[in-house]
Amino acid sequence: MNYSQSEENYIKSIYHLQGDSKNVSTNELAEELHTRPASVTDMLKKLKAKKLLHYEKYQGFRLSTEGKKVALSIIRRHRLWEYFLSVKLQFAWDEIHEVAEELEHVSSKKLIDKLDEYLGFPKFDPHGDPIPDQLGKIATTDHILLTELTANQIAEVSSVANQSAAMLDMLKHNNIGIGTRIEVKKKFPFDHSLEIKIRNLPAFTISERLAQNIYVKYVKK
Amino acid sequence: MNYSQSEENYIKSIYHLQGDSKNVSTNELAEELHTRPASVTDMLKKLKAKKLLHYEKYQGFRLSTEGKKVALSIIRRHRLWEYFLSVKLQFAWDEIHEVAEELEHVSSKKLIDKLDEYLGFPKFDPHGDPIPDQLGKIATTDHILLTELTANQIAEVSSVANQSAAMLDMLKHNNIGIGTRIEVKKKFPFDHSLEIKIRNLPAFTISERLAQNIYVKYVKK
DNA sequence: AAAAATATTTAGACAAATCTAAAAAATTAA
DNA sequence: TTAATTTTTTAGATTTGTCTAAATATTTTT
Ligand SMILES: [Mn+2]
Ligand SMILES: [Mn+2]
Ligand SMILES: [Mn+2]
Ligand SMILES: [Mn+2]
Repeated sequence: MNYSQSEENYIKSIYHLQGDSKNVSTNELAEELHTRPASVTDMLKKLKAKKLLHYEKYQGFRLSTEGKKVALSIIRRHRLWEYFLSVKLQFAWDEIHEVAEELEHVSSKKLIDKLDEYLGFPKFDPHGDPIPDQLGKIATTDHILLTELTANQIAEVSSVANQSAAMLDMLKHNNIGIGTRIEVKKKFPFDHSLEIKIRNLPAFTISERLAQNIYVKYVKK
Repeated sequence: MNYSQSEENYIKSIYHLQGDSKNVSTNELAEELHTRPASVTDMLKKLKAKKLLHYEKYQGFRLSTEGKKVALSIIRRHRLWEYFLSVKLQFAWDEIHEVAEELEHVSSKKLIDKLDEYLGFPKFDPHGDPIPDQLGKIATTDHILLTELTANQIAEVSSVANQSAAMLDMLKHNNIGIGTRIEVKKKFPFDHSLEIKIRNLPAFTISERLAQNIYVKYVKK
């Protein structure tokens, strides 16, 4: 089966919103896609007719098994292209998402499988998110949120939860990227901000909000 | 300016059909795009409104200077992707066109210029067609049709005029590719077919029709 | 120079994807 | 448990790109 660009964007967004299979609401999805609830309802009917969605009106919705499969293949394309843009074409971290948003809709399966091979079957994209393989399998990670660390622990950034331009800009400004080693020096109970240290740079403070969007893995001191 | 996928396909087809600026007809373009004359008329009005086209009804049409610029940028994308698919992803000659037909509509200028650089600024695509540079300049070649050779002349295949699957399949079957050296052994006046010889293979005959679709360059004997 | 044939355009319809405004259902508050 | 609020759906338009059938213009033939 082949889906329109619009259908694909809906499927992908529902996948991200439903997480571990919670029901998604109409308003939530409308906001995510910068569209109107009425437009969402229209598309839900269409996706239900195509059996990609479990949906009864006023009851919320979530992807069917088939819908999840489709979502994973779109995400596979998106992340492989992001890897290509970053590693082969030397795009900056915060420029790749937008271009991948277009490339992900080119549907040739052979293209994607050949690209995967050419890139050496990468397991994670440049933001640290796992890349599904041909079968939709994704590598699992044992990452935790930066906010879960306690003072004096050291960890390595493994991915970011939020890939908005604002977020990526802020990370760049703070010299934080995938693989960066962070040591938590102090946690401030007042506003839950953290003082952290990176390499030989002077220690500095980041907000709870930012730390909540950074996943890390423990490393030995 | 940004154009829809459909608009881009029309612009590109008009560019190919008008060649050195002859007027294109509605039926001709409808056939090329596998659509109906009425649909063509509708799109012509739209492209004229956008000043991409010189068009007066019933009089035929051709691209404006701006239209040609747009056409060249689409062709640039198409051919760069074909080169990428062939050289980097090892796609076969006759599989690349279809995929490039989708990739060409991804419009990021930065993507294309970076891809161009990554590929080493190639001048010709895998079919031998010139790739326009950032400014729309295309390398000129001194190729002639295979049918223009006389008996005993030797030439090297530089491009093919027709890239249909049927054509590419036939070329492959006859061991003809870009760069292949061909010696014309005999020309038959009866049906204008040619007997040709390639490397150490036994000489064989090809139709006028096929020879009319192969461009060659002279080489010294 | 008519008549016939061909090419092109117009008229009207349709599917996909979106929107605004209004109605209906579900949830929350009084 | 009504009433108010919020969420979701329906109704009706709009835009883009396409189509068929019919009308009109142009070209070719007689
Ligand atoms: Mn992304
Ligand atoms: Mn997308
Ligand atoms: Mn091509
Ligand atoms: Mn195309």
